[in-house]
Amino acid sequence: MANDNENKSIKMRDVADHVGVSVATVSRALRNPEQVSPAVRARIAAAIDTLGYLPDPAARALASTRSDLIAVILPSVSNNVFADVMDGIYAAAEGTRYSVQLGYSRYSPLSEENLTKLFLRQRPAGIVVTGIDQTDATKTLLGQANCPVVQIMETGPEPYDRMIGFSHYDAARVATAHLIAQGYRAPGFLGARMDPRTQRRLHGFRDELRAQGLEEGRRVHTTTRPSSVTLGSYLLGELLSVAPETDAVFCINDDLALGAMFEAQRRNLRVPESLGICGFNDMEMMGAAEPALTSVRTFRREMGEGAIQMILDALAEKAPASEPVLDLGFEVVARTSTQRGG
Amino acid sequence: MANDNENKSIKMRDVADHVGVSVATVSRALRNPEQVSPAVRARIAAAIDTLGYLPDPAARALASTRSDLIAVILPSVSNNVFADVMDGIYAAAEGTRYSVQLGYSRYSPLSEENLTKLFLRQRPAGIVVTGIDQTDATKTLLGQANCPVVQIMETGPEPYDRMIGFSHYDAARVATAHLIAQGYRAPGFLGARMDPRTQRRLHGFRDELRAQGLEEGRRVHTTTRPSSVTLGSYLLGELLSVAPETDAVFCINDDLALGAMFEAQRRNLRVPESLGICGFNDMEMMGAAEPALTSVRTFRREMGEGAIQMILDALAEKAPASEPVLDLGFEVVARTSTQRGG
DNA sequence: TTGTAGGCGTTATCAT
DNA sequence: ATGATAACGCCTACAA
Repeated sequence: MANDNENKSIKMRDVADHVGVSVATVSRALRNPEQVSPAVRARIAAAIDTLGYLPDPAARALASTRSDLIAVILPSVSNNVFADVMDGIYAAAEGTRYSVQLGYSRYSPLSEENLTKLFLRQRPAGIVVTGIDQTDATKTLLGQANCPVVQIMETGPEPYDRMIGFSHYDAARVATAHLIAQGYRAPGFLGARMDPRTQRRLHGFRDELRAQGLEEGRRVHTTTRPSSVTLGSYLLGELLSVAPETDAVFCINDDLALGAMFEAQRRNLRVPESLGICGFNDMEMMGAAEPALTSVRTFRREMGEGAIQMILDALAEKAPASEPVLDLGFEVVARTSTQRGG
Repeated sequence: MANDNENKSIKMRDVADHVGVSVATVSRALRNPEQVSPAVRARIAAAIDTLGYLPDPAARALASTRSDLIAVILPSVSNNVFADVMDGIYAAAEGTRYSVQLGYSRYSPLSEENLTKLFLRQRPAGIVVTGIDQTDATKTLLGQANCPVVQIMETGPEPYDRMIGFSHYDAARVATAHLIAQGYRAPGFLGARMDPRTQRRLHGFRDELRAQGLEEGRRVHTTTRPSSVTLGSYLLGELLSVAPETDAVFCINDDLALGAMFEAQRRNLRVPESLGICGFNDMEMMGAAEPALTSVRTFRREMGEGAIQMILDALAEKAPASEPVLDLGFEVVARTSTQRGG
């Protein structure tokens, strides 16, 4: 039973005295248990428990030139996509000696650079960054970081170290191909924020249209404003007024798709007959909507978990872990909203 | 211009040498600038800039027995309610010398207790916890923490220190009153997770019904499962099969409300005529839905920002800040989904 | 296997 | 206003 008493913070010294060994031994018992005899180890464990000793992370970090922090840099707090990633990250870090230090770049590469400097200064056990569009300075910093570095959310040719994600370009192409396969001949594109990953989806959309011999016309509508359901409704309205021939929309994310669907209902546009709708990410609501909405499923939680696991493996010097780049892929989940029937 | 060179981490010693002063002076220039002559201060600032010096947080924390971390403990990663709170928290911490250390309790008081111990061990500059339902051990720890403590999301009688939130009980009563005022006579209740805050909403619902002389019958449907849109659809189905007289639902959150709405559409139940729907939190999608959904607006971002501001104020020893408990209130946003017309 | 002792980069106390 | 110089709590060679 742990003893939750004594606020006068207990230090390693106290544990050592209590057991009758030196602090060095206690330290070893904690860091390299195999170097200390089972008997002593047990007594130390007991003492730690009864005294309620908790190591001081600052002292540990200072002395070992290595903290137990895993730094994570994400673009956004409020975007539910990253909420899921974080969910995976925290789940994977739970129970390990490492804790997560989160930073938000607000989609700004410069802000990301500052966070990187700040975090690297703490000599983290590992670092997780989003995507591949860092500034040159950040690239340099991460390139020579002396801890595992994992990039998430994307795949690409030159990882700093390791990478886990999927191809946004491919995902968009396949989604677009799905729309076309369903018989839609004038699909439009709704985009918000237009960060690099979103841009790559747009490229995928365009390339697929072209590859299938279709024109995009004036059916690509984007804005740099952050996405929202309301914005989805608005963008669909814009799109339809400029390109009334539009018979389907590929939306950059599920919020826009939901907004587009609501707007279609308001205009008495039948989904999927008159308008096909495809979202991106496949958040939980997509399958629950009426009509159920098609989306591209991405493995957000898995990316978070996988990133931490990669770092843990690297720290444990497990086998060079096969490929440095892990592609988790994606999956078009076809639902009613694009079921036009060829 | 900052100079992004030299990875060989630069320390205070280096900038001291560069300027020709002692490290003590550099330290002062950083912590108590007013104790250093303007001339020297300027030269130090310049040196810091050209050398690209960044202080080591571990060393600083160890020496000062005080870290620049603000610990934040929230129940959930993926719940968008807390995403908004975090948004406010990070926004308010941005630009200060403090950084945020986040922990997730997964709605477990025990987990919250462990996190509290862990975080307190780092001698944080401040700590933010969610709600008022801590374990006794946690209460003790927070009660004697020697840093500002702010509780968010609720109001209550005995804050450890400071508190910013609103009354979930009152919010539920007012929302229920709104349904009744709209002419609904058999409102039901849909709840998920049923954490303490949710329970208080249920109490509010019940008390208001009783106060208005209405019976709740068998119209309260709850589950401890985490909420989702799908679950909202499911719960409405359950509710209607057990209590077909139900003419409105007060949902514990917006996801459930959205799910209920989709389910109503599937059953060709007209909203708001045959079924009134009211959510909770007023997430962005509520106003964008078709029909637009009534909800209880809560000030999530503001709670996050406010909590950090309270801590900053306390650290700056600003005036005792009026009341220790700040009630941000709530607001029933009446939309189409409850517009039955009295 | 265990103990000794120096050092990690800052802060803070005391002088000067 | 500035400079020495002990802490701060732990880790890690090096010794024993």
